[in-house]
Formats: sequence, structure tokens, C-alpha cells
Amino acid sequence: MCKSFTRRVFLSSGLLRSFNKISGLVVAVARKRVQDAVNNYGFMQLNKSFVSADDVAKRAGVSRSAVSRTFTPGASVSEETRQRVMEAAQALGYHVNQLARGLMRSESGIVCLVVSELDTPYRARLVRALTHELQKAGKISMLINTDRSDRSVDAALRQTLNYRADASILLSGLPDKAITRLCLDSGQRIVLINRDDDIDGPFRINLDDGQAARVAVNAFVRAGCRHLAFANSEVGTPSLMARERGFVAAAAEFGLEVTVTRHGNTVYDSGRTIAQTLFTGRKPPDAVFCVNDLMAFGLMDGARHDFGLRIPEDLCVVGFDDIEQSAWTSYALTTFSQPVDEIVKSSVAWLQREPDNDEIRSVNLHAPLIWRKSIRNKTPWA
Amino acid sequence: MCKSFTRRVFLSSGLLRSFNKISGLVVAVARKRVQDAVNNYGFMQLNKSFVSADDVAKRAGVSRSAVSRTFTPGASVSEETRQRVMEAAQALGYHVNQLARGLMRSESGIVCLVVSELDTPYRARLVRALTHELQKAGKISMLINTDRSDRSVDAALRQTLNYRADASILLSGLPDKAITRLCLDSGQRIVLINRDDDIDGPFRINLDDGQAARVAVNAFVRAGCRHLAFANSEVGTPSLMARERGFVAAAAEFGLEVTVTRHGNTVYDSGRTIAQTLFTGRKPPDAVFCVNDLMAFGLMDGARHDFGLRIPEDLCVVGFDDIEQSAWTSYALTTFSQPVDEIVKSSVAWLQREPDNDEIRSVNLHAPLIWRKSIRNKTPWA
DNA sequence: GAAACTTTTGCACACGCTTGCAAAAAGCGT
DNA sequence: ACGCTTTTTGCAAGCGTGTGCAAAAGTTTC
Repeated sequence: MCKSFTRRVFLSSGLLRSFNKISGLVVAVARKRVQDAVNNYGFMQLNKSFVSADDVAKRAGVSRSAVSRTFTPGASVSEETRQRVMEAAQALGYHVNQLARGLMRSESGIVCLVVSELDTPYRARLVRALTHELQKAGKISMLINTDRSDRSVDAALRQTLNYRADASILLSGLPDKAITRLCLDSGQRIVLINRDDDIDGPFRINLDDGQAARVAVNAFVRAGCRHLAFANSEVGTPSLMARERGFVAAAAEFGLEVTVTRHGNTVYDSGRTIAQTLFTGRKPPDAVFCVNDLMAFGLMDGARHDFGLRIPEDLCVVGFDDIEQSAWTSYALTTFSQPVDEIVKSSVAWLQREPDNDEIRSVNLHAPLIWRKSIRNKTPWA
Repeated sequence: MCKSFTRRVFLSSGLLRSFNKISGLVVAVARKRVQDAVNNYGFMQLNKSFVSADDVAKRAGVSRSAVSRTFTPGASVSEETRQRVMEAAQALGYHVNQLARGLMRSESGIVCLVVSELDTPYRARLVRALTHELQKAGKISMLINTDRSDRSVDAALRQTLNYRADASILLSGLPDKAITRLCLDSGQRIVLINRDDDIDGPFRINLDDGQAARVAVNAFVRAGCRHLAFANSEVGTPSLMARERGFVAAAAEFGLEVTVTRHGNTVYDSGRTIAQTLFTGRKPPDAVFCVNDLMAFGLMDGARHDFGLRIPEDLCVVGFDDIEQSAWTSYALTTFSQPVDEIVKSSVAWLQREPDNDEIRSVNLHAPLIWRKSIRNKTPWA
């Protein structure tokens, strides 16, 4: 884009035809000309071009290698030449071309984040934390949006290969086995967050969803609830299903049945709809575990406004994720906290390790229950 | 990372010392060997390397140019060779190296999104929409997090240059003039969203904040409110201040005074704090325009739970952004809608235009008022 | 001052791709 | 079969960088 302008001028100059055998020379001439233009006009209007290490070298009166070494930590350069190079670089506004560097080192410094529905509070928080941590580690993150379809996860991973990303972190969707294999074979590292794929190779981070569900049941029972319900979406992600199974199983140990409802996506409106279903049913629950906070909010709003229920007096609710809104007074939701910091830390730490054969394949993190006001009888032992 | 393995083997092979003058050949030999290993073992364990156009060319029995042209839309290749190339590429898992392509074309296809506090609902939505639209346009987005400090915006733009981004879109912070200039001179295009910088060169997208504030005053007056207040943060972003000025000015036209309060960041907690201040004051307002939705929620929760006020009976509230939560029943906030789609569309459209001299420099978009239930007397003419 | 080291520097090749140019191949009209 | 035009193809130069190697420069030691 930038260069195209310079080049267009050069091509239409008509010199090319006669000098094409020594086009290197012609280029040099053209460059010179642009430079003159700059000097004459005093501004860089025409020089729509990035400055290269060659330019810096010329100005500093050293070889291009010296420039390269100046910007390569740990390379051998004398203090004096480093100074001169830095000065010239500063003056010209030189920045190392990471594309070229990546080409040489075959390590681009790029990490791809594959995510859909980024505006979900939990995902947004995760992406924010990830980019932050990756930057601290000297990496840069590419964001690949897979909103369109499940198939687009594969396309995303292809894109990942196109840019020779050092690693990909998948927050949404499940990639095809074959394409995952391809990435791994190309030397790319893959992290799956809450995806729980059983393919060998990626690093997998999961939560102890089952354990959390157990804690939820305990809390409800402790609060004297007898009619348990579980509000899920129809998305069927492994972690969501693990929560459901865990909840039903733990309730069974108390001899309690659970009304399981699944509806739509894992969003506010679905919670709202489920409230309609549950509270017009013949056996309305007095406790609902919602598969995530957004659904919990919808359910709470439905219960309160459409059915006049008081929380926690008439109805206890527990959510999952501990997104920002859970702390808002209107909800004050008791919920399980996603250990975002730990997730991010362990992801990036794993990425920075030299790959070897007997490395850690997966990690299971604990999601602690954050007590607020949507359950009666705060029980400190939970 | 990937290649380093192959290379390490190669270097320690000892062949290099004797053949260094014709190292190209040696490399070929080493490559061959890895290939053999693959063939023998039947899996690609050792071949931790991306496959190049050369490999594809060899397999398809054509020249490297043919491969390149196959993957370059509009290039001249016969249907037959295209088939063979595609087949070989498929078999080997070839993907064009965008880094190398970007190097040649001097057009990386990368667009940088510079943003802080990504987990803010409004920003998250914008980033989601932007990545989506950019992908449709064949671009890929890099996410640069500027959470740390204002100074980090400059660092972000430097990073932008390192990766030879075709463009940067700034959603947060204000960059230094000099570094902005440098980006522009390097041929990069810059879009400022709601930043309102007066530097010439970037494309600026803004909302008619003043007009919106005027509409808010009208709505309040129409609802019979007499004691107006404005809840702002101390961040002082141009658009936030424009809303404040507009509101105060419009109120003055009705002969009404406005209690202006500024506190902390533009978040929920600040709204909560401001509620404390306003409703314990000697002249509590009956209408508050909050500079964004998050603050409005905090203010509403404070007003309701700490002061027992009913909305909209005792207090009218208007926000700005129309984030998802505004539609939640607990808030049902009347608010101005950020025209995210238009913002995104016009940004990307501008990026795709060939740069010329008399191009559009800025755009002002309208933020319509979305009526919900936090104001009395819905007035259709607003 | 020479010999033995150590540090710095420049050369040149490689990374994987695009693309102008000219030669080769394929069509086409007679 | 022959020229002529159009399409296809391979060659080779170049994009901006890193880096091994050997020569040059600098440092220490005797």
C-alpha cells in the first residue's frame, strides 16, 4: 500500500524499459530521486515508504549487519557503533520489520486468539488479560473472529498458518482434528481454554466444573432448598455439560431430583425464557443453578418481574463466571469465579517453555464460589 | 521456533564446515534427509516445519512461480497446472506465507486495533464488529492492549510499525502527534474513533454528542423534571466532555441549572459514588444524564437501594452507549445508541479506498435515543 | 614490538514469496 | 504448413532481515 505509490512512479518513468538488465541500479536512482524530493520540499509527502536497515546503515556509516545487530539483543556491537546506529534510526524513524525478521528466524512473535462472541463479558475479560500478558512476554496477538459458523474455526486456524503464528489460543469452538494436526505439525503450539478436546498435542486448560456443581448443590441444600433446577443452553460445550452432569449427580446423592432446562444460546434472553418455563410449571423450583451468569441475570429478572419472586427469600440462584455485572447491586449474584489470571498465566507460561517431549499436557483449575446475596444462609465452609 | 529444530540438526551435522561455500546445496541435502525420515516413519514428527512453495512446486512438477500464481487471484495460470498445484498443496498442507508475501507486496494485510479496557461492553462490541468486518474485507486484526498507561499508546503505534500494519484503528487514548506523523509518513492509515484529535491525516469518526445532549434535556423537560444533573467521570475524553458541555448549554436555554459531578473512571462504581453525592446533597436532582451506561447503572442501583428512589417515578435517568445490559429488565435504561455498525462500516470502507488527496477526513454519526423505561412520558417526537 | 587472544565488522547467503520479462506453448486464420 | 496473436511458464531479481564465517581491529601478555 505504502510502497505501491513509489513503485508506480518508478514503473511509469519509462526508464525501466531500456535499463531492465541492471534494474538494481535503476531502483537506486529512483530512490535517490525520491530522497531529493523529500529534501527539497522539506516534508515527507512523497516518501510513503518504510525506512529500512539499509537506510540507517548508510546514514550511520556502518554496514547493515551492524544495524541488525544493534536491534538484536545479545549480538556483538561496540558501544560506539550502537550509539551511531541508534541515532540514525531515531532520526529516520526506523523500526525493525518484524515480517522480515519473522521470515529469517521462523518465529513471528504472533499469537492468534480464536474467539467468537467477543462481546460476552467473560470472553472480553479473558481476551483483555491474554493480550496484556502476551505483550509482557514480547508477543503480539492476532484476533480471529469465528462468529459466522463452526466451520470458520478451521478457516481461522488456516489463517493462523498463513501468518506463521507461533501459537494459537482457542477460546471458542472446536477445530477439526485434521487441521489441528496440521498446525501442530507445522510447529505451532495450541492452547485450548475450556474446550476439553481429547486430541493429543494442544495444551488444555479446564475448570473443575464437576466439583463446582457439587459445591452449588451443597449450598442450596444448606439453604433449605428442595426443588432444584438447572438452567442450561443448547450449545452443549463440554464445560457446560460437565456442570450439568455434576449438578444432577450431586443432587442425586441428596436424593433430590433436578429439573434440567436447556434453551437457546448461553445468554440473558435464554435465562429469561427459562424463567417462564420453570415458574409456570407444576413444580416451580426454589433453587436454580445457571450455567453462566448471563443466564442467571435473565432468570432473576424473569423471576422477579414476571412472577414477583424475591431473591433469595423465595428463590436461590447461583451462576458461573463471576463477570463484572454479578457484583452489581441489582443482582448481587453468588457465583463461581473464573480464575482468569491463572488461566492466562499458565497459558503464557506454557507458550514460553521450550517444547520438549515430556511436557505438561493439561491443567485443571479451581473455580471458587464467590458469596453474594442470591443464596440464603451464607455457609462459610463451602 | 518450528524451523529452529531442523536447523539445529543441520548445524550440528558437521557437514557445514566443509561445504559452506555451497551451503545452498547442503541445505537441500538436509531437507531431503528430513523428508526421508518422514517417509520412513510415516508420520511428520520430525518435520516441524512449514511447507514452502518450493516443496509444492517440486511435487507438482512445476516452477515455484506457478505455485505463487495459483494462489494469486487474477494471475495467469492454466487450469491444468492450477489443478496440479492445488492438489500438491492440499497433500502437503501448504499455506501461503503472508509474512513473505507482505514483504514483497509491502502490504501486510494487518490492521492494528489499539484499545484499552477491552472488557468494557461497548469496546468489546466494537472490537467484535471490527474484526468481523475486517475479516470480510480480507484483513486480519492485531490487538494491541494499552491498559498500562497513556504512554503505551505510543508504544502500541511503534509495534504497529514493526509489523508493517496497513492501518491502525484507535479506540482508546490519544497518541503523540509525532508518532502519529511517523505512522502516516510510513504509509500507514489511521482511524480515530471518538478520539477527536485535530491532527490532519487520520480519518476521524465522531458522534454528534452535543445534539444528543440536547435531546436528553428535551426529554427530561418534557417529563417534568426541574433539577437536572450530569454524571461524568474524570477521564476527560473529548466525546465525554462534549456531552457535558452540550447538556449544560441545552439546559441553560430552558433556564435550568445543571449539577455537574465528575468522579473516577467511566464505570459502574463511579456512578454508584456519584449517587451518594447527589442524593445526600441539599438539592437532589430528579433527572440525571450519565455520560455512559455503566455509570447510569451504578447511579440507578445507588438511587434505588441506598435511597429508595423509584425510577422513573422519582428519578429519570438517561445513559449513553446502549450496551446490552441497558435492555435488561432491571435497568430498562433509556439511552443513546452507539451506531456501532455504521462506525465499523465507514471505518473499513475508508480503509479500502485508494488513498488520494481530496479524500474524506472525518465523519459525524448520529446517536439515536432508544426509549425504554427510565424516563416518564415517552415522547415520540424526540 | 611481536605473539596470542578477544571483540567487532562486513560479506554474502538464506528465509519464502511476487512479478517483469522473455521464451515457449498453444490457438487461429489462411 | 506457416505466420500471427494470445496465453502460459520459467528465470531471476528483489523485499528487509538474521547470522556463520573470516578478516580486521583492538587488547593483553611477555
